[in-house]
Amino acid sequence: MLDKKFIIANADLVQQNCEHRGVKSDVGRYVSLETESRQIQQEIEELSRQANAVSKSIGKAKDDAEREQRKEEGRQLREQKDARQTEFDRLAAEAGAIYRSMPNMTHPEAPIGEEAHSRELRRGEHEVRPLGFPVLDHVELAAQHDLIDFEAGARIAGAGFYFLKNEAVLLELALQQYAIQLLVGEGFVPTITPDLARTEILHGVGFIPRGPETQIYSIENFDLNLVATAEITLGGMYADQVLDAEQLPLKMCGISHCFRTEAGAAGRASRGLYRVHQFTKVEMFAFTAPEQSEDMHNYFCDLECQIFDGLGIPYRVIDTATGDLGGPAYRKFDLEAWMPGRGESGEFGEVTSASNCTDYQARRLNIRYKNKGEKGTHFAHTLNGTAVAISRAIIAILENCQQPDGTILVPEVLQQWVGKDRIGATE
RNA sequence: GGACGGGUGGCAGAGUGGUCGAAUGCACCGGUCUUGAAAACCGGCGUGCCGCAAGGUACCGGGGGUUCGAAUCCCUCCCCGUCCGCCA
Repeated sequence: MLDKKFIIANADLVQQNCEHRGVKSDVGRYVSLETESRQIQQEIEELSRQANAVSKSIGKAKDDAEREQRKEEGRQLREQKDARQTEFDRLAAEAGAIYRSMPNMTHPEAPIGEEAHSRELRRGEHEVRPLGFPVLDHVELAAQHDLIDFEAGARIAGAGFYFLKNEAVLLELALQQYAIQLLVGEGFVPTITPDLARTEILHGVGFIPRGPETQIYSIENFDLNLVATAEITLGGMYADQVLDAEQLPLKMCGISHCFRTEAGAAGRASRGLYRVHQFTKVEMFAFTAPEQSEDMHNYFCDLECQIFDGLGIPYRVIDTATGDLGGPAYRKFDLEAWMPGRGESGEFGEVTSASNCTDYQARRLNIRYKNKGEKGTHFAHTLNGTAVAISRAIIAILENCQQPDGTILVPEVLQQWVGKDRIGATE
């Protein structure tokens, strides 16, 4: 949510921002509805004031006749108030719909335009270079080494589900360890979060369950949804809380399973593990004061780079264009890892995403902070970033670390947890 | 899943139809005292919205209802505690 005062004072800016982001929002209509409803709000408050005064006087009335007369007076005032309230509710509902459709404002340096305008910021420390032998993709590699059973997954739960097997399991656990150890060392509070969350929390974070084209699985007969990311649970963790300014910035990380329907994604490049209905992810999340969020955003991006540099995987960092930003994001950096088996002769594929949501999520979730000895509260800023999305990291590892003899080298940083340095070596 | 008891300000905890946005204690902020600190004492101290301000209005887990008037009564949902049942 944007600040209502800000919208009214900067309607043109907000309208322009909506256009840059490809969101149809009638900001002018919103401003006039808001102005009108505030007028009515004033009337309602005045009627309430009068009615309250009448009610108070009844307790002190000297006889029954006066009491009855006062009661009637009170009834009439409340009726008038209810009528104005109905009108107010009508305007507020229309204003609210427009209000909720408005995306966050955008960082001035974010590239403007559709997805194609997204800008490459930099590359990782490992260069993309030809492997120099016929390359297999992760599906073929997994089949060769019996690492993933897509058929069994489909039998159990449908297309898009899979069993990880053998070293793929060890890789998943190793990636979790690797990421969590690194983040704990950086002062993040580690968590394992619920995999389900209430609808209210999803809304606060910016997800819309149970709608058409929703990405969210919902549980029948319960107000519960399978989370699409631990961003939902970590953001919800401090919903309705007032934090002390000294606690900020507060850095959390969480392991969760992620469930996505991938509605509307049929036909897009999504072979194998790339676009699946369930995967595990280690997510970073931070609550900061406003002046800290930009640094935190860069820090998240640096950590993501550190993680993929450590794995020895080439990648590029993308500054996402306005047209491709989700509603809550003020700016978003994605890491795209090189996947040699993707497409004709290798392609970059998104593996992480770090967003600065400024106070947009915090307004919805009602997460505030308070300066010691100061009156009032302020909305915190929230940020989220992928540490490791396991399924896509596995794609990148299998495809980048494959060897001419068909074996796969385990990245050195993971070897202590995988327990071997190579997959497929004949012992 | 069943029975009972609860959900009130940052925390603890009173309040069962009007004078209650709400006692009291702790915490916190300011002051007096002190060489300094502690203690003691005095004063202040919830959040949102409207307003330059005075002030007004809304909020006692969420939603709905009764009433001139609800923290207080009724319905409903959620959550917490205790005991029982079931269970990895």
